Amino acid sequence: MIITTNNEITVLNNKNSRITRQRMVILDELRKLTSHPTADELYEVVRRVLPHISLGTVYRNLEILSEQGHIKKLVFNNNQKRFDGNTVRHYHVRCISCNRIIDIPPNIQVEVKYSQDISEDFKIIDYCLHFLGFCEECILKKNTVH
Amino acid sequence: MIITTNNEITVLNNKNSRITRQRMVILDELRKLTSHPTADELYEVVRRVLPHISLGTVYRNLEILSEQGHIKKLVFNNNQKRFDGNTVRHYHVRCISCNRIIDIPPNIQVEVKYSQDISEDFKIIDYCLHFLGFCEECILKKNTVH
DNA sequence: GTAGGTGCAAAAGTTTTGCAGGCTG
DNA sequence: CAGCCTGCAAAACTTTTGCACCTAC
Repeated sequence: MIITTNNEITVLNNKNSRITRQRMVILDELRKLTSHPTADELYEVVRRVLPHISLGTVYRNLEILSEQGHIKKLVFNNNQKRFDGNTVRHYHVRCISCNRIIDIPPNIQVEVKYSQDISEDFKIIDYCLHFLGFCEECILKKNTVH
Repeated sequence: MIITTNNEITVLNNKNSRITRQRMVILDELRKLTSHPTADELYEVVRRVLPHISLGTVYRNLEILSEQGHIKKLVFNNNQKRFDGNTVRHYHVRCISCNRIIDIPPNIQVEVKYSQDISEDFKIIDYCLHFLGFCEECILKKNTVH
C-alpha cells in the first residue's frame, strides 16, 4: 500500500494496521526532523498540524511505526526514548554538554569488528553503537569561557 | 582511604563523601552480582543485609558511586538503568528474547574504528557499544520449540 | 560540631492502558 | 460493519526530592 503526503512516499506494509491521518502526520513530521525528538517533543510538533491529537496516540503510533520498521527507536543515557525518521543505518553522537543528538555523516567510516562464535554463552546477531562527544556549539562555548 | 569489607578492598577517594554502612553494602552486593541489576533489583538484594534501607538511598548511592567511578551505569532498550560493579572496560550482549545482560569475556576481541576529525560539527571523545543476540538458555529453548 | 547521609513519603517525569465512541478498509 | 484507532484521563512505573533526624569524621 502506497500513500503520498506532501513530498513523501510512504509504504505501509501492514496486515492489521490502518492508515489514519494521525499516523501519517506523525510519520511525516518525524521524517522532516533531524533532531531525534522524544515522544513529547514530537507531540508538540504534531499538535501544530492536528491540535486535538493526544499524547497517548503519539506514543502508540511511534511504537507501531517502529515495530513495522518505518522509524527507529533510539536509547541514550537518560530516561527518554528518542525517535529517528531515517531508517538507513547510521550512527549518532550525543553531545555530553547539551545532550543534543547529531547524525554522523555517511562519509565518516565507522567499523565494528568482533570475533563471533568463540563463546557458547551467547550468539551475537547485531550491535548497538553510538558516540559521545561535543557538538559544534558546545565546542565554541567551551573555548570562549575563561 | 581504604576500606575492607568481606573480601573486597574498596578505595573510596572522595573528598566530601562519607563511607556509610549503606554505601558499602550497596557496593559490595553489586560487585558480587554479574546480573547487571536495576536499582530496584539491587534494592531487593541489599534489603536482605539491611532490611530498613530505603529505595531512595539505593538510587542516591548508585548515582554517587557511578559519578565517582566505582561502578558503571548501563542503558539498554527499556526504561530502566542497570548497574555494573565491574568497571574494567568490557562489553555486553543483551538477549533479545529474555532481556538478560551477559558479559562478553575478555578473550573475545572487539574493536571500534572510526575516522576522527573529518567533521567540524562534532568532536568524538568516546563511544558506547553493546551487542544484541541470544543467551544460551534462549538458544536451547528456541531449538526445542516446534 | 558540622556537613553529608538516611528513611520516609510525596512528587515528578515518562509511558501505558481502560474505555466509549469514531473511522478505515 | 468488524476491528483497529482515537481522545481523554487515570494508572503504572521509574526516579527524584523535601524534610527531620542521624552519623561519620
